[in-house]
Amino acid sequence: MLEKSDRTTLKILADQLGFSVSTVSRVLNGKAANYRISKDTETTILSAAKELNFVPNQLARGLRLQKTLTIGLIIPDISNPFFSSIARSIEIEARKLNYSIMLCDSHESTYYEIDGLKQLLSRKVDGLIISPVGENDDHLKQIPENGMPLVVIDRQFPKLNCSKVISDNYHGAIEAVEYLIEHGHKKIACIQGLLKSSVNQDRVRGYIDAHKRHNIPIDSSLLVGNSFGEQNGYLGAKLLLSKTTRPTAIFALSNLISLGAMRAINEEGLKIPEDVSLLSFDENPYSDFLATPLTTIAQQNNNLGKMAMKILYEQICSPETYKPIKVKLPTKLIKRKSVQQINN
Amino acid sequence: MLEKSDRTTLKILADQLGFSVSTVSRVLNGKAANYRISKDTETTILSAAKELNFVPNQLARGLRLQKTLTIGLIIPDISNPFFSSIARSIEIEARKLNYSIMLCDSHESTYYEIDGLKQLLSRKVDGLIISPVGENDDHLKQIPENGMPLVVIDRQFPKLNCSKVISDNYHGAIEAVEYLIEHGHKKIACIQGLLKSSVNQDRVRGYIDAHKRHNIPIDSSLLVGNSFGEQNGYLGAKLLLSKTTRPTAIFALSNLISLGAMRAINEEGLKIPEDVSLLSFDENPYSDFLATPLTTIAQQNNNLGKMAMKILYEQICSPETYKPIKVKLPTKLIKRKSVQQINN
DNA sequence: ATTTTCAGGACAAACGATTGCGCATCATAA
DNA sequence: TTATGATGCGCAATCGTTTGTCCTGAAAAT
Repeated sequence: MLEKSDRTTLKILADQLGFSVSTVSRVLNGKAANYRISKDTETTILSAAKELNFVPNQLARGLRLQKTLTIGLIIPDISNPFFSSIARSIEIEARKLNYSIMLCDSHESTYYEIDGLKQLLSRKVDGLIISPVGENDDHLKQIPENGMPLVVIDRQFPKLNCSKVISDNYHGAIEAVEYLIEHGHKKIACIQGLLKSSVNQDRVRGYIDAHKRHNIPIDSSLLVGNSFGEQNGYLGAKLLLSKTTRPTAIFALSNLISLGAMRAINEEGLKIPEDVSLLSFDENPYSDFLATPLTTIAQQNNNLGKMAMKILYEQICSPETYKPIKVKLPTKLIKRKSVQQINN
Repeated sequence: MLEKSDRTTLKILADQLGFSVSTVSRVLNGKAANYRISKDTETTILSAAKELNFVPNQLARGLRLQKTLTIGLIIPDISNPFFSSIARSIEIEARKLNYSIMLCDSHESTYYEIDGLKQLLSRKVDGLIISPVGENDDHLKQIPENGMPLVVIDRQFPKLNCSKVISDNYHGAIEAVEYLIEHGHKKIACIQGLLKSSVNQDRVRGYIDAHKRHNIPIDSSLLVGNSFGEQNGYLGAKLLLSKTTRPTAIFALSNLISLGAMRAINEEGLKIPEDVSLLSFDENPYSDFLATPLTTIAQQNNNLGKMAMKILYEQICSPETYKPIKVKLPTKLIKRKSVQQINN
């Protein structure tokens, strides 16, 4: 009689069947034919493995094979819908490819990012998908240098030698601001996110270039903020709304920023879009249902995750021949009610 | 000269220093004193390890120590803000305790839940936090039976022999429905979630008991729906609103359900709360900013995650003496504008 | 001058899997 | 009868750590 247990190992299985560990291993890995193992033996082992609910120890397997079928994911804030939707699409794609995910939340802090990175490396993940905090990439450079497959998403560093999957933030911002300009706005404020991040820089560049294209002077006092969080949106909007001549429109560079801005606008007793127009980066499930349905620049969240995982997988499969690629996904302006046409 | 590499192992370190692997290992684990290793040797090894950027291989370590400092997390939908905020608080707490997290998204499907479970077990996680899909717990029973620490959150099974951290869904629902009743509502509809889940059953029980308490007959045609997703909210609301005598209030049993319901209400050209009141389980960052600020039953998401992780840790630390506990966190009614007082 | 004692560290097994070789056994051919 | 080749499977090393036990030389005790 076979003894059932959670801790069934190859050895236990082999002992109970009277075969050697190697034979059992070979059968279980579908290599019976290669090693001339008889059909009889094969079926015996296979059925016993099923009956005993044998599950190979992936630690041992990983140690021996030097691969873990695990990838590491580092993102700045899993509770942010933008990142959690990306995480989800990565998870789905990873599972299809038989990979599991180790998750680290960097809390928008490079310190935690570094710490998480260390954890993941010590656990010998086969590859990494990172949405970097974005201040600094010194700690990231060693990753490709050591041959560890890496795909960076959302935020990038120009000099980092790895694949990148990002949104076309520059053109997204251009489209957003031009839309505002077309609606007669000239005093367009921008509440920006983390200054050093590429996302922010690209969006701000779009903001500025759109002004230039239309020969609208830029009032640098209308460019405020320094973080993608809600607090910053709130503070930024407060600041903007307290100016003697208020901006007619606010361009919020993230979903959390616009949430904070809405709180401030509310508090000031102002109405969107009558008193101030609002246009925000990032589409949300609730954008349609807000007090004023929000006009947004939507990113392809699902595709961001899916492509990142696919690209990472390519690299894992053929590390030598692999060349880093960069994919830039277009954004889409979703028009709703938060931008008003104004007179000149 | 010491050679630097990403793949520094104990052996490499030992060879370069002229010590044995065991000595190096002991020093690095702070056991120098126990084995009478000289201060000199200790500092030499320590500084070399730092210089070579030695990071122990956690696979090997896990194999030897039979513990991985990793916990598995299975949740139904990481892109749902409710779960992603829980995931975040778990991550934070886990990191404090020096644990990493393997994430599985079950996509609200028991099939994927089982698959994820298998992956996590094969990777030898030290413990599991699961928010079960909730249809069935056959696959979960084996976990505590095999001595694997397990904490279940949000959704529970009465007969499952493990710790549980849940919200007080019953009283939450009671409070919600009584609030509606106090506002004069008698025709209160309820769009429910996954029928078999404990969360749903507790909330529905609260819904029913609140009616009984106030001697209000229950119209079973007002109890619709069968999933926590948005589609179900939309469909449920459509159905309810098409009735010849519409309900005056809708109690949505999840954030996604209320989102769907709002879409339906919108589509029907109705206003909240003038035409129909809406009260929803789950607080959201955007609840305040909706067309009609939403009255909600807030759960303690952060505490759910934090406590789950703490309890799991307790069990991991002392598996023998450990007794499963159940914590039930109170909910809180957050009053906004989506419930209207009506005349009788 | 022996025997103890202790500092300082090395050896080797073990964790659970994979895999290059090698070793029987048996039938067939020379 | 003896090579010759299939056939069918086991041995043992290996991945990188940890840890119980053992070894060596020198100082201290007798």
